[in-house]
Amino acid sequence: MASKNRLDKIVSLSKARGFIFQSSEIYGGLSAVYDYGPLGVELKRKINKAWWTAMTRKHDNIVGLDSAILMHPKVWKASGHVDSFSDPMIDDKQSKMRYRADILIEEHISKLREKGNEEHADHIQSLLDSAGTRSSMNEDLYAIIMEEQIKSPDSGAFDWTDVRQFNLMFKTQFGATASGEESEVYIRPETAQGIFVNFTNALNTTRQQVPFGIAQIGKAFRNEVVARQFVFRMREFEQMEMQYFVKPGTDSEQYQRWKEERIAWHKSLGIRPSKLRFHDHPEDKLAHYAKEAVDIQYEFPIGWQEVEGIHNRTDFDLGAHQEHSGKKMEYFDPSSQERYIPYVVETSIGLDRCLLMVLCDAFQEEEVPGDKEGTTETRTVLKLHPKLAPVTAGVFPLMKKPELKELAEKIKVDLSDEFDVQYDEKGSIGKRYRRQDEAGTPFCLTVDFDSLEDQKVTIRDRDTMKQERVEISKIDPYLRAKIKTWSPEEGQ
RNA sequence: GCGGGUGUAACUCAAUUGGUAGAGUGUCAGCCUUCCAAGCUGAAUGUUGCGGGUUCGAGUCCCGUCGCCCGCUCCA
Repeated sequence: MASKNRLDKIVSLSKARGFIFQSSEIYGGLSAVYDYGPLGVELKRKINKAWWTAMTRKHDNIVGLDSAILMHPKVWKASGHVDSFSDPMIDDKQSKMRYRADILIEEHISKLREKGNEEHADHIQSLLDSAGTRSSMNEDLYAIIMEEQIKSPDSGAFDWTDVRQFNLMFKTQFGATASGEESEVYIRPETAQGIFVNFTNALNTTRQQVPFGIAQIGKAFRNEVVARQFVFRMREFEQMEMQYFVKPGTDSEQYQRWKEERIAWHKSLGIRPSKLRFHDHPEDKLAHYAKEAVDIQYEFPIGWQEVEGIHNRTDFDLGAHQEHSGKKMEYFDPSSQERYIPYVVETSIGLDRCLLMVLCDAFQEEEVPGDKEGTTETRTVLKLHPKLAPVTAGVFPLMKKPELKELAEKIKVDLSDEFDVQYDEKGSIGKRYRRQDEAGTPFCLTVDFDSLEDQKVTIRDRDTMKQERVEISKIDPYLRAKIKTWSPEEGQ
């Protein structure tokens, strides 16, 4: 209960301070779509940049890409999305429970086999297999359930709705005058395919040799049946993906290496290590393309949830595109004189989820000494890593006096080349500190009357609330050093 | 999509058995103030999610719709 409350508080703070708003709020909102406000966009950009830097700038063999959201419909046929990115569902009208129609039938078949009705089981299996073509699949599956009188596992009732298809890909019309199925295109449900279809382009233009990677950040869209829990599961979201092309046989080793490298990146964002863990996918739950898969999970207020997925995709994707497009997706290895389709190790992280993780990890309510002797009050503070904080430093005149304002504004302007700095003179000094605490601003610089004489300012630390006098000319290196050496407090 | 709950100011919440919407916080202006949400004065903000209906009268009752929460389901 306390943890649910905690997410609610984070949602409220996000709205009140301008991190995240619901989309189209004035019209009642659009389900599972969110907008980033003035602080949110800065935080998102900094996370985005941290990932891009870690991936491309720090790896000579990883190159960037920005592929289009709209792609040829055959891409999604080849990738398997058209066939398996949708599920036939059926509801038990009595218990209101929902089941996947194909799985109900499969369970029915295995029961038949247990009872020794092999022949009948084979027959149903072949019906199930041939139910394939998507247009009539729902009717076919429904017919099997009716024919076999398959009952609901929970209620035992035989009272079903129709079988309905829940396709998770958005569609749109391509071309102004176009109509009909021929002109339909999908809005990408993942960014990975944009990388695969550009594999040979990247290879031919960058002089890269296997192993090498292609990194991309971009929007993806999924028409989720249920999309809830704030920005954790959205219909429009942003992915940061890197596909690493390796020689077959080295894939497992590379997969292990990327596991370690990726979790280290999460820690570099200042996420407390105790809140991060790996979660391996059991073999029988693997996606159709994957040989090995692991999630990096974070302990959100709603429990342990996936933030990033690392997959050994084998040659499934390049192989499928080679088959469907008729274009060679092979790599010629100059040292071994071999020709092969590379295996792919994928790292795929949700930017929005990552941002939510950063917010959740930073959010704290502290009891601090209150106004009167012996009392306490609650301080809400986002202990964000300084390199991610939307505002790096606040600059305040201690009071609204012209000479203090002048110096404070000058310091603000000077620092703005290097840092995100915000000037504030409204309200008492304590109130300004607390405002910045809620925005996650790690440093507040205050100009007082002594500053005019000694050319020093007071720098107040967000986390410890301690103050230090620093020469104005040394603020820049002071902030740099602090940003570099910051680490989160465990506990809590 | 189904079932249950819910929707009042930017935020957190009030508003008797249906009787003309308020408080705190926040925001803004001014005064005061030499370092952690201080004080004083003043100000702005709502077609009570939206649309219908019942009624002399609806934030309160009914229907629809949208959003949110919980459960089911799903999660490449």
